[in-house]
Amino acid sequence: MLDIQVLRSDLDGVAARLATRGFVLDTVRFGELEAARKSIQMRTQELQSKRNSSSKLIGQAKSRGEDTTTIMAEVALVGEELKQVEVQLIELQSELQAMLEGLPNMPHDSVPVGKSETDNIEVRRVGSIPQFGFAVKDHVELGENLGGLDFETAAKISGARFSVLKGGVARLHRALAQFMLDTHTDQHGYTEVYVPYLVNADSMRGTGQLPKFEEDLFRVPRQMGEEGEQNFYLIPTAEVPVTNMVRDEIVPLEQLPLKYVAHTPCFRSEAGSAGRDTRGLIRQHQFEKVELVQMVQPENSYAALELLLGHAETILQKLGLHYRVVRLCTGDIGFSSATTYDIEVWLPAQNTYREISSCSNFEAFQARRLQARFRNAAGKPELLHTLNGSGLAVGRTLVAILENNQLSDGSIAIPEILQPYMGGMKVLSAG
RNA sequence: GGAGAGGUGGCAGAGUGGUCGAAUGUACCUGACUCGAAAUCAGGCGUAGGUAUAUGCCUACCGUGGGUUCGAAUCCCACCCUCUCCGCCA
Repeated sequence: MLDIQVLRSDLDGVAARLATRGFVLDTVRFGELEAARKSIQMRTQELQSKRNSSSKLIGQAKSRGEDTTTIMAEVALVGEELKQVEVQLIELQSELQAMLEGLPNMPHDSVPVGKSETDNIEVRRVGSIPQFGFAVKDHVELGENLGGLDFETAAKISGARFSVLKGGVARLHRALAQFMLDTHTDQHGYTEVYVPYLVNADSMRGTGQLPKFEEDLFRVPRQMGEEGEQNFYLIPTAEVPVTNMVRDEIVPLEQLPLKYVAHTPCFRSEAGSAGRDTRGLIRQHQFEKVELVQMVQPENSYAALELLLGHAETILQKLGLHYRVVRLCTGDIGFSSATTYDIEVWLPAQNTYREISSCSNFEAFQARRLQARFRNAAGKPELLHTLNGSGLAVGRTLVAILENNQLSDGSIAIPEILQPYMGGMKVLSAG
């Protein structure tokens, strides 16, 4: 959520910034709502003030045993108008709030201006494209030949976009997650957290998935009380529960930065992506991810983003995978993000780079919704900056290992760093 | 699932219809005393919003939502959460 104070003081400036990401801010509508809000709010507070002082007088008069009929008649009139005006104020404020919640974050000045992913800027390539002396197979063929990947059974159990992993492939998947967690906790200073996979609507609102992107989520209806219904939502990323840990908190300065890592399943409805990436593990309703989340002081957030990006890159480097880092342009960054780097891993069977991590600085956008603050050096509460990044998407890392480490006979060379997690296994082969 | 207790400021903890944004203690900040510290004394110390010459004035907030009332932390209703005991359970 953007700061309404900034909209009030520099509406055109905000509109111009949002325009770079293809968002049209209705400045006229906002101006009207604000003007109405201002006059109604002032009137409301004036009436409340009158009611409060009159009620006080009634109390005093009654305690002296005096007659209060005149003043009570007066305050009754105030009460009537107040009731009407309060209703109007609530309507106006919820309309303003809805408008505000619908506004995406403002891109940082450094973000390249562009319309779509074709305008993204490649920052660097690390490693080199592996060469094969044979025709490469894709991860589906490799996994199935190894007896470790079964989409048909998954379709029977659940449906499309699910998978069953077996044997060595399942273990490799687990090994990857363990390796990532260990690296981030032991070498990068993150605290491991285990968090709920079902969260409430407030949490989804806090990180920006609601109200705009409900169709991307799996909703779990839940009966509350007599007829009340309240939803749980399956998390689409650990960002949601982990970032919400600081919701409505004021963190002492000396505890910053907060650095958390969580390994969770992620659930996405993939509404609107029908027909895309239907083959293989690339786009699933359920997948595993190791997520890095940081809460930092505003002045440190861009330095923290570079570090966090480096933490994610470390995983790829240790696994010996070739990748590139891409700076997303204004037209391609996510709703809540001020700046995003994507890390794309090389997939030889597709002869292209595919996203395996996305690292973003949200500045105070999430923190404002969350009321996530810290006590600054002056002792005053101030909004935190929140950041997160995949470190990494486990399923896609598995895909990358299978494809990049395949041998001519269809077996898979296990990266040295993973071998301890695989009971010393060096090559994964069928049977 | 059954029975009970409770949710108030950073923490503890009063407050059951009127001057209560809230006693008191504690923590913290400032000052006095002191060579310095401790102790003691005095003062200060919540969050958000509105207005704007304002160190000013006003509004809201006592788990959440609704209701009663001129007036609600206090009364009524619903819900959420926490704790204790019993039962069941991975």
